[in-house]
Amino acid sequence: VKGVFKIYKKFENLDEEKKNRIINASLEEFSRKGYAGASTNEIVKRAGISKGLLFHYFENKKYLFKYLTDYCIEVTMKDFYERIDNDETDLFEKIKNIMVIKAELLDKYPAIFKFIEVAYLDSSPEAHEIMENRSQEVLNSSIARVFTNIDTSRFKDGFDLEKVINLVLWSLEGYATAEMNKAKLTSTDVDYKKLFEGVDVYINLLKQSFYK
Amino acid sequence: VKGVFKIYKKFENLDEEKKNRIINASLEEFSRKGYAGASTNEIVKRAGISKGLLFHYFENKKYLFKYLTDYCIEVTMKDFYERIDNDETDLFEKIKNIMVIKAELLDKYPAIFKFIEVAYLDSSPEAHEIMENRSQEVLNSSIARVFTNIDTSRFKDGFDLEKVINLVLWSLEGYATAEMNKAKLTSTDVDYKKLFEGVDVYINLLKQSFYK
Amino acid sequence: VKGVFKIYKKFENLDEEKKNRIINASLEEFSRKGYAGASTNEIVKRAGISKGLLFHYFENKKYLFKYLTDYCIEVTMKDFYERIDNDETDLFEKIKNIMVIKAELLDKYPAIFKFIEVAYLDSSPEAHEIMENRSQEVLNSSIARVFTNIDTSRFKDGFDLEKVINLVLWSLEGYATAEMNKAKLTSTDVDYKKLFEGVDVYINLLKQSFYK
Amino acid sequence: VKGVFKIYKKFENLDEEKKNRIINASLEEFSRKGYAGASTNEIVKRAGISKGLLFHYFENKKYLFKYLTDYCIEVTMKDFYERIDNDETDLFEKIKNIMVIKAELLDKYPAIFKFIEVAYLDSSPEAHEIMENRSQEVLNSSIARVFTNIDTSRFKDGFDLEKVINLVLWSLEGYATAEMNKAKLTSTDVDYKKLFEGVDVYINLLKQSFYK
DNA sequence: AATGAATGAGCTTTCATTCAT
DNA sequence: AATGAATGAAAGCTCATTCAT
Repeated sequence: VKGVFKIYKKFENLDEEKKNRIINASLEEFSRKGYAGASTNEIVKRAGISKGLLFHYFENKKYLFKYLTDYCIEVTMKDFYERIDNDETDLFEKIKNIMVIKAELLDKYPAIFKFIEVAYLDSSPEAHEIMENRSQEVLNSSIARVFTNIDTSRFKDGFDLEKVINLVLWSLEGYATAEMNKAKLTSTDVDYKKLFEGVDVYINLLKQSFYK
Repeated sequence: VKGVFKIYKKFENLDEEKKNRIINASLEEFSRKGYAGASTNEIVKRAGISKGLLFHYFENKKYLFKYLTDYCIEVTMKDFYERIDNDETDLFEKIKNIMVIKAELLDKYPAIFKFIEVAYLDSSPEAHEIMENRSQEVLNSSIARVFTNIDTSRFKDGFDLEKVINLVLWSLEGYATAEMNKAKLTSTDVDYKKLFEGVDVYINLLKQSFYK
Repeated sequence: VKGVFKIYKKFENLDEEKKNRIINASLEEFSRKGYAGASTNEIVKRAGISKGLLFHYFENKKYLFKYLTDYCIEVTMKDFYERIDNDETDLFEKIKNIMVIKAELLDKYPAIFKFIEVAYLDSSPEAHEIMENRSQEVLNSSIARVFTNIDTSRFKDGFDLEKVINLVLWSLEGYATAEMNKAKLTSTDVDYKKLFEGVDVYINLLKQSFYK
Repeated sequence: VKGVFKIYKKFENLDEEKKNRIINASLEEFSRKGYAGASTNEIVKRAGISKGLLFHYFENKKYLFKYLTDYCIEVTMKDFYERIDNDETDLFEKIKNIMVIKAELLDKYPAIFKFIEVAYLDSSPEAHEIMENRSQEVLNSSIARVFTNIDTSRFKDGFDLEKVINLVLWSLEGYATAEMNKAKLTSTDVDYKKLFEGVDVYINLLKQSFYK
């Protein structure tokens, strides 16, 4: 319990079980209906608490949303950085490492990931205001921290390395997104094994082009 | 005015000026607040029409949203296909052609593009139901229609061409998105000239790798 | 076309087919939803005419309701008096005669009867205002006209004849209502044959008591 | 407060004064305008409560109507059965007893009786659905419970007693209804003394016919 | 005569939030 | 801390009626 959460002291002091009931009920409702569509009535019903209590803890809907945002980023980021292999120097292995971690987190915290996605894309002014800086800040810091340590000697000479790395990143992100969309469309769960097999084909293509 | 719009006969027969007032007011309100947050009250106020009239035309909020979706896709698609250069056989030129068109359309119809984005990402059940099939249908048909005609003889032999094209597409999309985000963050208008200059660097990189 | 209908000149001059379409649509809607619940929108839709036209003919909802009331009473009353056997002098035969006619009319004009019932029982102020005097006026005149001519010599002496006739009337009305309710409850159509067979038992009981 | 009312717990726990204000305001509005015509706006205004509160208690208009129906039947039935003389074995005295009680109840709860009548006769689908079974169920149980205990030895032999009782019931009901209508027409309050004097004439007529 | 677009008051209902207990 | 009754603004939508054509 630190930093960002000071305003929510009352809530943070609750026993874990109740906290989780409230968090999960809120995540689900916001995820399903977006910021404006979400009903605090539904949340308290699902969480099994009284109307007044929710506002006792969070003051209003917007702050509840803000709390959830902070909470979700905190949880996922912490887990993410703990798992990342800082000694990996091969660009492609690093990216694969990240993809695997992302997939595992998505499996471990599906509700949280869904909420982050919804919150990030929500177009209500309140959600916008809250997400504005957070997302970019997080993204930037992470990319920077992650892509230090890359062994540049493996690349063919004469390339602008930053640009090559960008290309590789965009390509593999494109691959992941395309596969995710395919899964969404057929409403099947994402098959991570296949996902990683598929990515190797593209990685080989890219290696052929950019590695010595 | 055809096909999809038959259900909205009453509205389609209006004079352009009034139609546009209503469409613009609606697009803006939905874009700013999302489906659930948007207020039909606000829309009629901004459009300068009576409350009853909006429902006379569209029956309910959901159908209004559906109309706007259809309208926006219709307008942009039509314009898009009229501008596309069907004789272009070079993959990179084709993609650049598409990027230019997209940029021009974005400039010409900012409200429409904003709405499409918001509609596509909205998490309210009603918006989801409406967008479900539309988006994918559009996407698929367009990609198929656009990437016929590519001269494959220019590529180095031994590559799986479909995969190479995917890589190129994902890369350049990644570039465009990154630049857009940068612009959004600094709240400056997108400078298309710089955008296209920038892309050439990446195109050259890719050509070096995949062209003979 | 006479008397009561002068105000509705415009409507009365219509061709029968269209008039009937409008009347039937209106009767059905009012019957199903009552005065307040009935929707002029539904009526014009069902009648296949424009919104404006209905108000062109009837000025407003209340006057339409009034027209229908007048129309229904006119139609049924006329038919009723044409069929009644003025030469019948036996009280019980007369009442049976009336019951038969009522049953036939109910069969011939089910929509009209339903409307009269609904209109009579409706509790909205507008319906009340319209029905107030009409119903009682009709009832009184009819009873008076119908029960002239009765051969009083058949009754046992010493009875107050008016009171005996009342008793007989109330009894048989009670029987009819009870049977109707039974039919309504089991949702079967009224079986008139059985109805008239059943009434004879009661008539015999009453004859035993009051006839010489 | 039992059985039927469990769904309306929130409302039932109110202090009597407020409960009555809401019940009376509702009864009056529904009685005057019928189900469809009644305005929840009007009700809350008259009851002196906020708009939201009514729906907090009753969820929607239909359930409010249902509550009132249950409430009215409960109140009148309870009072009715408490007053009825179960030791009376003479048919005519029993009927007179019932008429007296009905008249007293009508005097004691005029609004409730008016509402029951209006609810029973209302032609809106919602009211129908609610009243459908209730009314018959009540009616049946009451008649059965009331007409046990009748001393049948007083009747002339050779009569079908069930039918005779029906005749008597229908007759006296007819009398009561006729007198009520007269009162309604002249808009005077019902004069119960006169009502009961009048009925004796008819009772004597019937006794002469059916008693030994 | 006939249309149906247009109105705006009114409808029932839901909402986030407050507050006495 | 915890409740849930209470609020009233705002929501989406329907209504009878008017009026230019």
